[in-house]
Amino acid sequence: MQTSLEKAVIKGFKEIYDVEINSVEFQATRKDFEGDITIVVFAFLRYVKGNPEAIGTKIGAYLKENVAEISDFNVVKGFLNLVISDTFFISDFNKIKNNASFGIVATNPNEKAVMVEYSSPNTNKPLHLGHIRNNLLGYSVAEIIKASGKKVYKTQIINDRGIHICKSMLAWQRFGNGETPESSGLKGDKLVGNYYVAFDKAYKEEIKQLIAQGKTEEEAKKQAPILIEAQQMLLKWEAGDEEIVTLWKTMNQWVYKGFDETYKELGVDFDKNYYESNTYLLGKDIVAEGLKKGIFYKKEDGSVWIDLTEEGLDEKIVLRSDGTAVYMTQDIGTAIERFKDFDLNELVYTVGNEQDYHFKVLFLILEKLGFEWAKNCYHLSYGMVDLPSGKMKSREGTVVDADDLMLEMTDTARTISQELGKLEGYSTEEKEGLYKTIGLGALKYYILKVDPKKRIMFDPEESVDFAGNTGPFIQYTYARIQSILRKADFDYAKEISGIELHPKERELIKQIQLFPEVVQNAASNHSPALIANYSYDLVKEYNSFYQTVPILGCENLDEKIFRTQLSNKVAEIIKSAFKLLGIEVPERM
RNA sequence: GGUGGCAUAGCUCAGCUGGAUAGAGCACCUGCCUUCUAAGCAGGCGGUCCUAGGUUCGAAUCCUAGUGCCAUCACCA
Repeated sequence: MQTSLEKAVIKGFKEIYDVEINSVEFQATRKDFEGDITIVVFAFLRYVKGNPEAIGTKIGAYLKENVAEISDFNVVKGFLNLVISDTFFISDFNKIKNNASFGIVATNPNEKAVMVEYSSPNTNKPLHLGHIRNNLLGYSVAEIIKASGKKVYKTQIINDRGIHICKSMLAWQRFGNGETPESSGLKGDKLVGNYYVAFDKAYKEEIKQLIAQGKTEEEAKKQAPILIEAQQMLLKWEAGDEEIVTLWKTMNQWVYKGFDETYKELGVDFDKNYYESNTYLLGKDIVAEGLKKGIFYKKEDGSVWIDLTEEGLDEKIVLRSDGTAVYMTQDIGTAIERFKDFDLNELVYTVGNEQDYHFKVLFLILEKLGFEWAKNCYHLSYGMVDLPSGKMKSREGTVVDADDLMLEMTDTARTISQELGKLEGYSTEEKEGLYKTIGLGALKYYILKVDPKKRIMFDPEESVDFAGNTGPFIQYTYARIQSILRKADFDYAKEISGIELHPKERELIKQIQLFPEVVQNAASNHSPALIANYSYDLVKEYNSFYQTVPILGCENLDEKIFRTQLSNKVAEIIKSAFKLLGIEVPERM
């Protein structure tokens, strides 16, 4: 529509003023003015001198005369508002009416894929609210990119090695008395997490004692026997000590099983898992190569560095003096490994904004190493989830546990639903499924609707809303439409034309038309918030339509069919959009 | 101190590449269920878009400086 209009405007300027215009600025007409699409006349003042209103009027008249879709126009200040004819709206709607995957682009198998990394937990801590934001964002961005037409691989790298893992292992050996998830009835990740906390408690106790014996705090922190033992355990692990490795494997399996349950509840999944125990040695050979090329340099003590001061950054270590890898080394190696494993063109890292600097450096190093794809690496950086009491700290117990939170949301949904009592005829099982759909819908929408880079304030005391701009509000509209469709006892497949549109119908069609663009936009901006906000606008528009005009009660059959079709399309879009957010949609509620 | 991010209604947030009188939700106040689900709709109240300059026909949006909050600047990950 816009492109054909643009051509007409260019042609009009040529005919009326004999000037070449190379682009036309369009925008949707504001609601308080008459019209559907607006041309900004100010922009033409560069080419044609004169009063913007006069120019607008001339061009408007030309368009009304020469473009079939334009039925009328008006000029306010420097804005030319064009009214598009009902016929055009109806025929455009008819084009998209039967396209079940409207707005969703099929994956192009010939194009290179995008890998999205998210979640990437530690195996010594259960997942909390911060992980929920990470998971929802990563999953949703992956789905959105997929919907924009690209092949996507979802992945996570599990931090399953290192001193922190040895801490929980050691604590379990000391205090565990052979406790297992089976014997305790605890989820595996929770059980292991408890021992990580137990370690910290014992460690702090030892530090206190050492200080009492006259050591400085710094000495005490280094000399605490339990810490030294954990360090020895790490060395044994690295040497492949059978007993340690067996324990490590056992405890990790407990954790993975626990994580899998949480992921399943959250509705996220992965195409491939990477484990740090397999990747922590990667990258060293690359560093050696880079050293030869002069990209890195060696200090006297043998450590290897890169100098990024010219880029406005600091010097950064890439290899320790003892020759072992640091976080950066590993990330360099892992990135390269991934491009080897898959036919990728793009790599998205879903990691909190506290690591902005790390990723800036990582991408820069990869670029300096000569990897073409380095410029296609993207850090999907997001703000922290804060509690009213401040930051969540697992060691201080001020975390909102992921499993608990999901249960609470389901409980709230159950309470509200039971009060409303609209679920006659549903089995207990169906009801429970529905409560989960609604509760999780509220939680996911609440988190995804805000711009990823902004921090979220989460108050566990004030439960997440179920009314207003929320997931359940949108789910409710979907359910209401389904109710209409169930009651529609006539065939509404017929293509309608020649009816006069109600203003609410015009607005609704305009909103529907935006969906494909929104999906593309969300993909290129890596922002599920755009999808969430669009869904909300669409639903607001629909609810207003729903309350203003009768649908099934419409007397004219053609109009009744058309309104049913519109409703159906809105429901389809809600479903598609919510699928991109990882939110399910109920038939009733 | 250096670097990066954020700052919009009492609270939580929208505001696309600069455009018309800055928008929603919550909260507070009014109306609307004998018609398709009231988790809804219609309306009211509420703004120094952090501050000061600049660019422009036009700035919440772009530039500069400042203020505040957060993150980061480890041979931790």
